Amino acid sequence: MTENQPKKPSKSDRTRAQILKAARLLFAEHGYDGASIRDVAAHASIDPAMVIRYFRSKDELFARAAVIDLQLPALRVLDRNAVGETLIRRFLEIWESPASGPGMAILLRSATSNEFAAEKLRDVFGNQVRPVVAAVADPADPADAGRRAGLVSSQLLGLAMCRYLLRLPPVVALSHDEIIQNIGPTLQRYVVGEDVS
Amino acid sequence: MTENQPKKPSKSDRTRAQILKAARLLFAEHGYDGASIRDVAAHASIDPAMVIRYFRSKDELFARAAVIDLQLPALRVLDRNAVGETLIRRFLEIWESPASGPGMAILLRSATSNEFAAEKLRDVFGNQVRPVVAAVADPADPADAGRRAGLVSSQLLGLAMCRYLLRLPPVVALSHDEIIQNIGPTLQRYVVGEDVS
DNA sequence: TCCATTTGTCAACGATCGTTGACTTTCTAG
DNA sequence: CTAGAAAGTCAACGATCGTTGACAAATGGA
Repeated sequence: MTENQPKKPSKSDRTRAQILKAARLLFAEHGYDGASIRDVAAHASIDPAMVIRYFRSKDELFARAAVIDLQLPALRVLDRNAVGETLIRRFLEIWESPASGPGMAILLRSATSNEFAAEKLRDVFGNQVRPVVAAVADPADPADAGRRAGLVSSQLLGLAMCRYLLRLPPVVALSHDEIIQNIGPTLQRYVVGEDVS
Repeated sequence: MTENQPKKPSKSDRTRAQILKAARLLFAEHGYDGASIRDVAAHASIDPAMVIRYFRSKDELFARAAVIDLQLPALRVLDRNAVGETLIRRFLEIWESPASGPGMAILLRSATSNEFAAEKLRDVFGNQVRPVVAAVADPADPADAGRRAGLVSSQLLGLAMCRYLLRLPPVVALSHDEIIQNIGPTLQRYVVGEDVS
């Protein structure tokens, strides 16, 4: 087995990173179809052919750009009465902290017309959102956990759509506190509220 | 002034309607970019040139296909305690009754990558959702009505995204009753609940 | 220094798209 | 019946796109 390359900030790695950065920016802003490889190349000050060289195709470039780890906090059963607020606070970090990157915007922007993005988004739900919700929901009823996680996702994806993609004026105008105080209780009820059959 | 044409199901009107029907179907399923004029023409068993002849361009065809009237019930102050249920029931009709057509799907599918669709969706919010919510909210505070309508839209658009476009399995699996019993109270609180500054 | 590998440039390909104009067929009014 | 308008067909245009291959420049280890 060969070395993994512990040290190698070689020339190629830098341009590779430049391309990926430009791709993430443009995919997040214009979606899969709206961002052409030529646009990405121009933004990275490179030839379009290089984009294909480093990533084998536009699809693979998008797949690389769409990697995302929500890093949702592990909801402990202890703070059952604060899960709503905890979730909505993390949501705001993911979407508005520059450190988090535009990962979710990339997926959400393209999920309506690109099946790969849609599938990836369903994966994020199943592997990152659902387990976290399930940890505080009824452990004896896995279907219930899925339902609760689905409700949570419907509210959070809707808020993201209205605030960051559609830019609905009254939703953009909401302050962080207003969002927390309004959406938090909704999520709280979805996760731990006593609901229906 | 000439007659308006009270009777004229002429040949052209029929093909014109066929084209529009095919366009609405394909735009709703694949979005603005994903549905080509050639696809629409094939679905209408017609030549692509005819699509341009009847509608002047793809943009105008989309504009014609994206016309929508939500026909939201006028919320009277009387039934203040049922606005949530009323709204979510109408939501289900709009999205699942064949009579309503795929109007909202057309807009939502393209709104993330097509500025016209996004603007049109903001129009629907401002002219159809917001006034209805404002009718039962505090009439002395128009900004408050906008905020409440925005919250309502975030939940409803998110539900539509998850259930009809993204097709998130647990959200697709929800029965009408489950949706009404879970989303209804959320909308109720957004519209008439005592909230924050 | 020399040479092989890497990195980058350039022009072009085939495909798809919206759109156009010339042409033919079909329908209908006088 | 016939002329003219309406409806429909066909081939092609220019543009954009993802992708490719041939070629030039730069780099770095021997």
